[in-house]
Order: sequence, then structure tokens, then C-alpha cells
Amino acid sequence: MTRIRIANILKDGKPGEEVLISGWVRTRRDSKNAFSFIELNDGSCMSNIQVVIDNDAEGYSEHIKDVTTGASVTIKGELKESPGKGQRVEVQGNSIQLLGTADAKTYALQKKRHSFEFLREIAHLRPRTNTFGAIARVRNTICFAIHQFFQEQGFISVQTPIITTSDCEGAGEMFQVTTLNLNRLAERKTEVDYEQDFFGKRASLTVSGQLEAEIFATSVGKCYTFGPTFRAEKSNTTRHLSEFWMVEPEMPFYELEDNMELAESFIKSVIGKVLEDCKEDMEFFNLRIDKTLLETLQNIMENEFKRVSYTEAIQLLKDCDQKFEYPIEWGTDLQSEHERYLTETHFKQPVILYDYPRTIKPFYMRCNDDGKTVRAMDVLVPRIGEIIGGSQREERLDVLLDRMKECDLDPEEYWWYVDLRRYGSVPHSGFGLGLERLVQLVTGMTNIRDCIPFTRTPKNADF
RNA sequence: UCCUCGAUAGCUCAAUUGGUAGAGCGAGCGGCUGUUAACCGCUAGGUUAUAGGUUCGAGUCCUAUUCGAGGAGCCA
Repeated sequence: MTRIRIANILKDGKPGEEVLISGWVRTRRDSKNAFSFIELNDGSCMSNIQVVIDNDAEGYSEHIKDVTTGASVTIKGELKESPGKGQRVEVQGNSIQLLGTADAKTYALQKKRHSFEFLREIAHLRPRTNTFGAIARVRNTICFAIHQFFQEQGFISVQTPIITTSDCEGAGEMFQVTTLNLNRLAERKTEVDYEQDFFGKRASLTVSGQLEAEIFATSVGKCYTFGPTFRAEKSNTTRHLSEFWMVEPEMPFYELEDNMELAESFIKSVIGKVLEDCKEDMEFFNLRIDKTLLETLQNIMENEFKRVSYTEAIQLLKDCDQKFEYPIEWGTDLQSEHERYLTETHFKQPVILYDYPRTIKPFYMRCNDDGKTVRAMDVLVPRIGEIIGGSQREERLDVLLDRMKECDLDPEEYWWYVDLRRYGSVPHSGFGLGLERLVQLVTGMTNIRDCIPFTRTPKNADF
């Protein structure tokens, strides 16, 4: 007899069927001297299945005392129409096998509400809760939808390196990778000779796969990377992680407008897939986490993202009645409060800002003819802020070299990147999307630390 | 890294001007019940984050440290 996932039983199990199920006990309610109710969950879906088991069932008398919250059991029985409220079918158990006990005195996850802060400290158990089980399932659907979106359009999945020696982009602090003996170096107090290090030069964990993705975009065509990314910034916010996952499509022959179009349809496609495939989990989030979640996502799905140039946005912020803590000036980056005003108060939907001052953007973004701005675009969403950052890339060799000089970068260090402009250069564009920020947007979770299975932030790398 | 707030029972929190440490949930035991956020009764559970200081007396005041939350910066 084969084991059946609880999700399958609840979906289309029919009364009369023999079933074998295994999972973790959420709660048990005893009916004195006659039978017990067991709420069993196997993580396949949000709902538990209710098992009714009589005291003469095999294994009952010896094990039922230990069938406590958190214990793991296997149950054989027959599906029945449930006379009670709350479930279509239930299992009438014939036998119960206790796989593992969970001492109620010490098991942290008792049947009560726990704060997310507490659950973060027991990350090895938190996927057993309703919320974190739902996050895991939704995150999975998001990841699948991401691949599906690109694969269906002929994008090639490219694995870019995690260890890199290009100290590049200035995209933030990097984690150094070394096999040098740090204790010994600390004693010597001399200059570090990186030629002695594993790679013969200073190496770090990647902050972006973009530059490498451009190599494949200009050879095999539209491509995307989807992998872990590392930032050693000491950020302590609800939307930053030290280790996170990023999706970075890169497309040849795409100009900024094509890039924006792709970004918009990408986000809508992924959200649509989740709304379709994770109905139960999404209803849970809407009920328990954010009462406006489904409405917000529906709104995102149904409306065009507003496209506003940086210059227009500055003007709009200057003209509005809202008082800001930080003044707005053309040439400075927007503050969180400004982004929030645009997405939450003014437009009340996602906004794509484009054509930023070149002084606040990296060297690889394509310069506009006005001499002041570059073809950058940020997709801002309510509550979270920037979820996508991208640009059309500078494909003109001379302009790129000038820009590198302006940014105080040595073209020698980026020789292969520059080469792409020297031989068969083409216009191309791409963007980066933070997976966890998308999970945050889709689930309504307020803290990004709860949107990744194993959270890495400054001072936190347990589990 | 900066600003603000916080750390008290397994969890979530309360404790007046500095004066004997409390509740709900959870847990254990008992009762009741086709129950389902079950219900009713009883019981246990604490070096008040850590280190120092002020005081007759500190959960409460002061200093430092650690950790957490919210906001800012950086960004995805």
C-alpha cells in the first residue's frame, strides 16, 4: 500500500478508499474512553487531515499517550465523509504507528501562536508551522514560475560563478574568500601576499552575475541567471539579507523600453502563477498576515505599471503637498519615503522609474544623449520599494571607457567585459530581481528574514 | 554603521513615586465532550539578558556589553 500525500486526499480522496498517511501531529483531542481525533500535517498543504481513531485500533492503547503535538506517525485507515464541520473527508484509522515522539515539556512548537522573532531562533522547526510551511510552498511555486516564464520564451539558463576575482561594480561590500591562515597572518603584521592565496589573487563571493551574463547574452542570446548572491553590507532592515537569491535576465538587442516591458510581464506572470497554484496558502496569508494582500496583488495584475522618468518623479515630489524628512533635489537618489509616496500614496501601484542621473548609477549603464542621465530603470512596488533594478547596457566602446575613467575604474581589470564592446557589440539590456523581495511582496510577510529558509544577516548565520 | 525602543515563567506580555514577581497561552493531572482556536477545575514552572555601580532595599535608577525590533543609509 503506497503512502498518499495529504494534499491529494483533501483534494480528491473519495469515501471508502483505503489510505496510508504519514506526518506530524498538530494536535490531538481525546474523547473519553472511546476514540481520539488527530490533526495530521505532512507539509504537502496548509490543511491538516483529521484522523478519527478508536481505542481498539492497532497500536492505539500503547502509543496514544505519546501522540502529542510534534510527534510523527503513520496511520492506515479508510476515508469517510466527515459528519463534523470543517472538513469534507476524514480518515477512520485502523492502525497507528508511532515513528518519533516529541516531548511536550521541551518541544518548542506547542499548539499556540509564536512570534516570528522566536521562530527565527528555531529555524530548524519553523517550517512545521502554518506560516512557514506556506512560505516554503509559495517560494517553490515562485521559483518554478520564474524558470517557466523564461524557458517558455527561449531564454537560456546560465550558471554564473559564485566565487569571483573581479572586484567589481562597487555593488557593495563583498565577502572575501581565502584559504590563507588568518591567525598566522594576524601575528605577522605584514602586507598580505595574495599570490599565496588559493586563486593567486584576491577573491570574493559574487554580488551579481550580470557581467558574466552579458557574455552569454552576446553569444547564445537571451539568458538568465538564478542563484545566490552575497552582500557584506551591515544592513539591518526588513528588506536586506547578506545572502539572497537573485534572478538576472540579460537580453541582446533589447533597449530600455523592451527591458521595462519584460520586467513588468515577468512580475505579473509569476504573481499570476502563484494566485493560480497556491490558492489555499494565499488565502491564509490574506487572512492572517495582510488583509489587503489579494486585493493588492490583483491590482498589480490588472494595471499597467506607471512609467515615470526620474526627472518627472523629482518634479512630482517637489510639487506634492507631502512633507518629507529629506528634501528632494535633482541629482540625488530617492529616499525610502519618496519611493513610498510614489507607490503607496500617489500612484498606488508599481512604478517604473527610468533615466536616472548618471552620477548615482554604475559605469555599465548606457548614457543618454542629454549628457546627464543613463538608461537605468528601477521597478518600485508598494511596501517593499525597489524589487527590480536594471538598465540598458553601454555598448559603445569609447563611451564605456570614458565612463570607467569617470568612475575611477581600471579597464584592464575588466578587459573581457570591454572586449564584448570591441568585437560584435550589440545593444542589450537586463535587470536583477531579488527573489526574497518578491516572496515578501507575494506573501505579505513584513520581514525579509522570514522569506528565506536559512537567514543570513550580520551576526546571524546559524543553522 | 547611525537613531529610537526593548530583553521578566516554555511562549506573549503585566508589575504604580525604587518596597514580598503576576496573567493569558502552552505543559502535567483530573473532569466533560463527534471534537476541530474545544470546554471546566487543579498543579508545577523565575539567579527579571550579561557584568559592574548607586541605595537600608533595584525588574524598576546609572554605566558597559550582548542580542532583538522599528526607522535611516546601502541596495535586490
